[in-house]
Amino acid sequence: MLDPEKRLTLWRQIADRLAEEVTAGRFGDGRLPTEPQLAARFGVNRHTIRRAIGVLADQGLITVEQGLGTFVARHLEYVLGRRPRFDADLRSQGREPGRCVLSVATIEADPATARDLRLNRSAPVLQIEMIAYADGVAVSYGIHSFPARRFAALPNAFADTNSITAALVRCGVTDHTREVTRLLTRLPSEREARYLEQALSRPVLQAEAINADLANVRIQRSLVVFAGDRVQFRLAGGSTGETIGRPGSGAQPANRRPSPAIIGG
Amino acid sequence: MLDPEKRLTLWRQIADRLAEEVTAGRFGDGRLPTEPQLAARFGVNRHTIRRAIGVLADQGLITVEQGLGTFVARHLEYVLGRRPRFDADLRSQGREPGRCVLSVATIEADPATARDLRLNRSAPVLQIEMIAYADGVAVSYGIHSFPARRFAALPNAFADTNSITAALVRCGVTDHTREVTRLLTRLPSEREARYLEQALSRPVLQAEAINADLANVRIQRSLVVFAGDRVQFRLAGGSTGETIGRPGSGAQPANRRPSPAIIGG
DNA sequence: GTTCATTTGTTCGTATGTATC
DNA sequence: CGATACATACGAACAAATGAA
Repeated sequence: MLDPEKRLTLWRQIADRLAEEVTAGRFGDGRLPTEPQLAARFGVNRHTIRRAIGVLADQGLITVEQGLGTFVARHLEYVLGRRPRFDADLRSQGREPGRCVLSVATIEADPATARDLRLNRSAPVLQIEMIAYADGVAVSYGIHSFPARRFAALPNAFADTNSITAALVRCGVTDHTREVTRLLTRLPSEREARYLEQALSRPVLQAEAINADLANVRIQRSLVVFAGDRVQFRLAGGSTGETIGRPGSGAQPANRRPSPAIIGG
Repeated sequence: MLDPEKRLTLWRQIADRLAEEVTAGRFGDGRLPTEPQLAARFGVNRHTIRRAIGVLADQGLITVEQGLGTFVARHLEYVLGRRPRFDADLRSQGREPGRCVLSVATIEADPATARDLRLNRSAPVLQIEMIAYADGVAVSYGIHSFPARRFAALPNAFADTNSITAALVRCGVTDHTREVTRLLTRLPSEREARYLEQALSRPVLQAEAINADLANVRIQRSLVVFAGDRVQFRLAGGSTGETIGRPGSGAQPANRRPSPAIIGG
């Protein structure tokens, strides 16, 4: 099974082989064999398996959970195109989106929001704070800001539809596009980690996005942090929307987390 | 200086004020006053300052380093457009790009590379491993793979020009575009942390990119990890290449790191 | 290597205002 | 009205990290 001529180290060969199998969709339930099982299968010591597994875990292809097992990393993949369509992305991956609205309030614009939305300082801003879920697992926590004067009807529309996109449509914004997005990574604050149900030591992806209506007027500023262990982004370069990479197979370590109070879903 | 009518809490007012000053380019040397100094300036307790600073650090606007001080976060901003132009991005931000080539080798394709470049298994692949610097500070470590048969002349061209883009031009690829990119965050491996001269506990941004030539033939697969504390990405949405956000002022905690052996620069 | 000054990080304690029951 | 809980703000002291002498 392994190349005996040793042109490659054993752990490298095993890592390649496992990576192949993971991306090919073997381990359909999302669970890899235990380390002793793999050691037996490849006829090597468990240390060798651990080295191979370590490489793949580093690459983000699999995740290892002490006491539980090794699992195919099933990152949600958000496509960053011209339009923000997170719910559609989720559904296309067979996940059920949900959200939990933490607050809806009209406040004075903070300086950054005023600048990004091109408002006067202290102009009123409608602010929606919410957590997004996929299959009951938290994936993002974000604050979405809108010019309150223009979108006075948005709170009610949002309460009805429970969707920002749908609520915007009700307010006359039939379409909106991504104006600019900044992406960075950092460690979460205590509050963010709590909302995302993740460890403080695990990184988050922060996206700061500005959306505009068809007339190129800025209507939304979003500051969203995504759970780094559960989300990745894909940027389509050309016109082809080809899917590459992880097949998003079976089930994760299972839903150990108690489903929080999810409003929509 | 602060609003006495207390419509907002002190720490919120101070956070807003500091954010404004940071984005306005005050603190031109990139260093904020010490916490006691700020406490004296605003006439509040150091705790109140710390709370305000904590908010801004959470937002990624500033970075706090124990024993050193508080600094304006000066992320390198890479624009993710149709063409990968990292060096040009760097120069436009007044940074001097450099690189350190760790290895240039022709090897058998690993499964992921073969798939992404649409090669047969075990087809020869030219692999360049290198670290990129900006002003002598490591910002990324990456492995770049090319079909070896087509790009037999690339190693020499790369040795001459020390630039992948320039070397590709010499090989007849006058232009190339980003086909697809996947972005995710994770913690670095021990080796990556060493190359990037960063702590193991600080996250990295991983970009997996596939580039194609003008005939849409895939010619390059890159797996690059960026130092999360020093890099962020910007996605231009529309046609306007407007610059928003941090002004990228003065100097970071200073170049504490000894400049490693940098080849080009 | 040791010492020292500087700076942030942490943990006590205390007091006050505000919302809720 | 009181009782309780919570966020805000201040004061003091010590711990930990860093850089330089």
